[in-house]
Amino acid sequence: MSKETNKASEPAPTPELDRRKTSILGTVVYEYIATGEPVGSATLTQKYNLGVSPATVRAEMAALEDEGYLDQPHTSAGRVPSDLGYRYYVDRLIQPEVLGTEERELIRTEIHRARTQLDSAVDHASHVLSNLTRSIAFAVSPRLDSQTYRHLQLIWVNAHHVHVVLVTELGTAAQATIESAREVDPDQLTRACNTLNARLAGRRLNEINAALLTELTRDNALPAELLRALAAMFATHGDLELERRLFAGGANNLLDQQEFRDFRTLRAILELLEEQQTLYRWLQESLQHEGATVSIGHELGSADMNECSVVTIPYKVGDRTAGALGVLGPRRMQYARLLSLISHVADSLNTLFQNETPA
Amino acid sequence: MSKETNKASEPAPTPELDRRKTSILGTVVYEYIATGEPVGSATLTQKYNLGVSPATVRAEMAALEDEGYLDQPHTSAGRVPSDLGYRYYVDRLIQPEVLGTEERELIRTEIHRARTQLDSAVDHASHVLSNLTRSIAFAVSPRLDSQTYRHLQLIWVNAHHVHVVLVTELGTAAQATIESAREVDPDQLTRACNTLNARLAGRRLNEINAALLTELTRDNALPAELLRALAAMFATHGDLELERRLFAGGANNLLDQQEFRDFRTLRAILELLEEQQTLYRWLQESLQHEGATVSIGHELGSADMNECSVVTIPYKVGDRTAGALGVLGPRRMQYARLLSLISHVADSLNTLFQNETPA
DNA sequence: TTTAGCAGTCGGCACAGGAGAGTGCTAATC
DNA sequence: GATTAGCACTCTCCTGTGCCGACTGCTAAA
Repeated sequence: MSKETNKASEPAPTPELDRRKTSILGTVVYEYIATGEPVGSATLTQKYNLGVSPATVRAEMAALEDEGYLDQPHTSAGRVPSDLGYRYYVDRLIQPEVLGTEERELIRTEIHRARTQLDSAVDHASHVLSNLTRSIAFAVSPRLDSQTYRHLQLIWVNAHHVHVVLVTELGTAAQATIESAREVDPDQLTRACNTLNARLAGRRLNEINAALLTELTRDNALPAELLRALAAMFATHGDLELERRLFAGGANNLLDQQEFRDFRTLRAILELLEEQQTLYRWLQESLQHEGATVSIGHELGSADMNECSVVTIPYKVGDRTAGALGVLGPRRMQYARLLSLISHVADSLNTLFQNETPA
Repeated sequence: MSKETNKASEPAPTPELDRRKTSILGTVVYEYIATGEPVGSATLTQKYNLGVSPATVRAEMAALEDEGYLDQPHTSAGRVPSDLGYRYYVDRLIQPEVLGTEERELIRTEIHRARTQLDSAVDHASHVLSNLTRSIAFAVSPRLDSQTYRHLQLIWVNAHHVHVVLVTELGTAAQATIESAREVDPDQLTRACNTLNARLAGRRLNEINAALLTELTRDNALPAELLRALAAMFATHGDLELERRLFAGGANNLLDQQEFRDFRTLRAILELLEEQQTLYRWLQESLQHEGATVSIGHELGSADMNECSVVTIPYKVGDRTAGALGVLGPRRMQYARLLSLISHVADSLNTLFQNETPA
């Protein structure tokens, strides 16, 4: 299972708390996640065998509040975890939840279903994730550069537009329509396409650049513009990959969560889903880390998102990181379960995309 | 401009009201759409020059309520239009709103932008519609059958999967991955594909059926299954066209409307968007009518949708109805403006898809 | 037929008071 | 010195009351 990365406070890891504080903090977080109600000292001692009296718990909770791990909605209410409290819980206290076999099976079959298109496997992954977590799930389609070229089809649409379909060893990987200011000759296009297929089969896509394409198609010169676009498709340069598809779904689950009964939050999330930019950025950031990344409340960087948390995880095609998926839910989410689920979904994708001939 | 069709009460058109009742009903609807507040007799006589006193207006409103055109939220409140009231307004009283030139221009340019893919034009249409109406817009991609074959590309993915890209005179029209239980030979596929392109160019897609495909590819026999799937792609049979893409967006506009501050309604709509089935059915029904179709409140057939209205309109490719688009908003929507907008968007699509060589 | 006037109805809001939950503090206890 | 019982205190939430304002329906006069 993947390790979760501390994202917001990279240089200053949370200091360690003594055993009893740890135990109380953990119990408060656990209980609050389960019930959604502020947790009082009495409840805590009754439901969990802590071996101390409510008065002691009160003192410790007051201390934990001073140190910033707990919040108090108002004077006469119980305690609620703060962002820091959740952070400590996620970084140190969480223990991976074991998934039921039926869940594991569901994930596997669902993801393996439509496997001739890489896109569609990721789409399915996002769907199954949103259903299992009853939250919003999102994912970005895989980058191509480390995959192996199998077949390219250049289809002449009209003098200024060429449709491209790329098939890699893993299946149909990308399609796009490229516009060219210079006119494209259909016959030259066909011949160039044949040459490319003859010469490029088996190559890694990231070895293929505009210069190579130009050289191979010298006899049937195509517009440089077209070749550049083609090369760009193969070797995704940095962050400019706006063409990659983003899947998001599960907005109907929003209203199950009491924290989303607030219209400000609700609107913020719906706008997020509509514009997609931010989701995309979160996934992009996730690519930097090995395992799952958890971002809690204010760490998301928007006041309207203070009641939310996001969990993201990268997935691989072959041996290389190719994309990522994520879940957006209430800050009061079941982190243990969610981390297990998302890790398993990512693992399933990895397995599917691992060997070069899945079908 | 298109005529709106009475959808729910086809056989029994609303009876005509006398001049004064008509005027009062119209004013109530107009005022309520503008303000969102129940309309009282005093407000009405003050803001609109009706030539009668509040008392008379009260009597008429009471009558209109008896006849079912108005509702009263509670005894001491003003009146609100009922579904029947809106229906009368839409069918008889509405006068088309003239769009500003900047709006017309926006629609035109936005739709003409990505025009090498039919899908993408419809997608853009849906987007521009949701932005201009600040509501949810949705649309289904065009059916193909009346278009002209230009080019077909069959791409061998693996022994059991073939990727198909179809280009018609209007541009890239469809792509799909077809699964075949019987093995497909790559060389035969290529030769069959060449034959088809040589023989089918210029034909109407609906003239092409499985029998014709089988005959043309007799020399390079392909699995019957594959040919059937191919034929199905061309000649969309009735309602079985689950492969056609549906676009929907604008959920973030939901919260602008006070009627969507209700969680029941909100959830119902979010679920609608997620499952897509119902949206699809509405569009399907819209194809039966010439112009715009307006469905008001209970006419949508779901209790959770009582506060909503839907406007749909078909669009054409060539001279034949090929798809439809729609807007989902509050029952208290600006029907006049909305009908103008959606009609203009549909007209723009029609123009774009009219001639056989747009690019 | 229309209108002015008036009594009646109802929702919404502000306000007060009581119940309940949970705290912090202090003094006694281990 | 750490822990605990007891208690006064604080604050939210709920409920009930009373008032204000908006609009109606009815009746009698124009």
